[in-house]
Amino acid sequence: MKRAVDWEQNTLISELNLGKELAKQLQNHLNAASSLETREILIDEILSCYDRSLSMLNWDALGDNHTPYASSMEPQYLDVNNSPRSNRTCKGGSKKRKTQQRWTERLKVCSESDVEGPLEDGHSWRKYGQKDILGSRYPRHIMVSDLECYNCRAYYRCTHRHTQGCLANKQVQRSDEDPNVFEVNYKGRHTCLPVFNPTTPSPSLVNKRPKHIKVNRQEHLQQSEEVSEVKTDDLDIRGYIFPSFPFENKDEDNNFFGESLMTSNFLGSISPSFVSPATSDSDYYSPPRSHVHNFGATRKVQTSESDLTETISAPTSVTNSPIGEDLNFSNMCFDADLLFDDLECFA
DNA sequence: TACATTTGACCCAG
DNA sequence: CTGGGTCAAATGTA
Repeated sequence: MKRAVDWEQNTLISELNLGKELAKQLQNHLNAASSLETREILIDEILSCYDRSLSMLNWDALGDNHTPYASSMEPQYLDVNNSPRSNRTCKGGSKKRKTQQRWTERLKVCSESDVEGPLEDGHSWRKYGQKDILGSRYPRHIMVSDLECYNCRAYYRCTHRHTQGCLANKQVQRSDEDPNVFEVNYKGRHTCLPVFNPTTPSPSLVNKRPKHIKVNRQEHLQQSEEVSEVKTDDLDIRGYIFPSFPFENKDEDNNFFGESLMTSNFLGSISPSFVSPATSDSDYYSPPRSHVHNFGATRKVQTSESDLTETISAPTSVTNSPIGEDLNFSNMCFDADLLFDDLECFA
């Protein structure tokens, strides 16, 4: 526990340091012939830093002994003297589950072939479990169309859970009302950095547009057990995390989301703070570990509906901003037009 | 060999 | 007691 507290303290310090660093940058840009946009971006970032820091403090003020990320940061079941199972109660148990940010996406699959491939969302997921859904209208091993579509719930967690402490989880299951609809339940935002480079996307992601899939996005954010639905229709898609199908057939040629979408999603998933102001060879700046975690922490301390809304739209506001050359974002090959082409199918 | 997936078992909340 | 969520050993894959 102490480790978690120390870690949180370090996180807070790092966040404040980041804000300080950004303020310095802003100071430099006040004198230089930099664009107004650049300054605005820096200001936004600074404000975000303070918001995140305050959020962390607020979390503490709530009196929850468990930081939202503490459980994952402690390598699971650290105490080798105790039974791992018996150790579980005091860790990521239900308390944390209740406080973790959750939202649901519904993906409509139009044809049988639609499910023949993973919907990449820019993050790598690792499946860690699968359960049959009891009382389901489409139980396991029942044929739906020509596909064997079990109605089971698949559990995924971020591949970088252990390496980067990323707490993102998702569950995917076929909708009971419509077998062509997949419900993807997300828990927690990604705090990890995707490993691929958007300018040279992974081969599996190239030229793979969502040609025949229609995605109905009905997102529901949940905090605790409250059903605090938030209208997110107007939100920029860049803040979302696209789900991937768990249901078999990992044919790489059937990747529905195109490069631009991946790029956009990636941009929405990381803090711009992570992008070096002086990138040259690489488009990305590998942040200190603390920065990675900092960012993640901010996504899990929302306490109100408005906060949740902000959580989703926050990356939007950042990535929507015209990126000044001073920050060297221009080589990130972000094509807004392409993006919205891709998004037409979500309408 | 490293990493991902499968799957039965386990734990906990309701 | 039951179902949901997770673990972890076994297995598969590149």
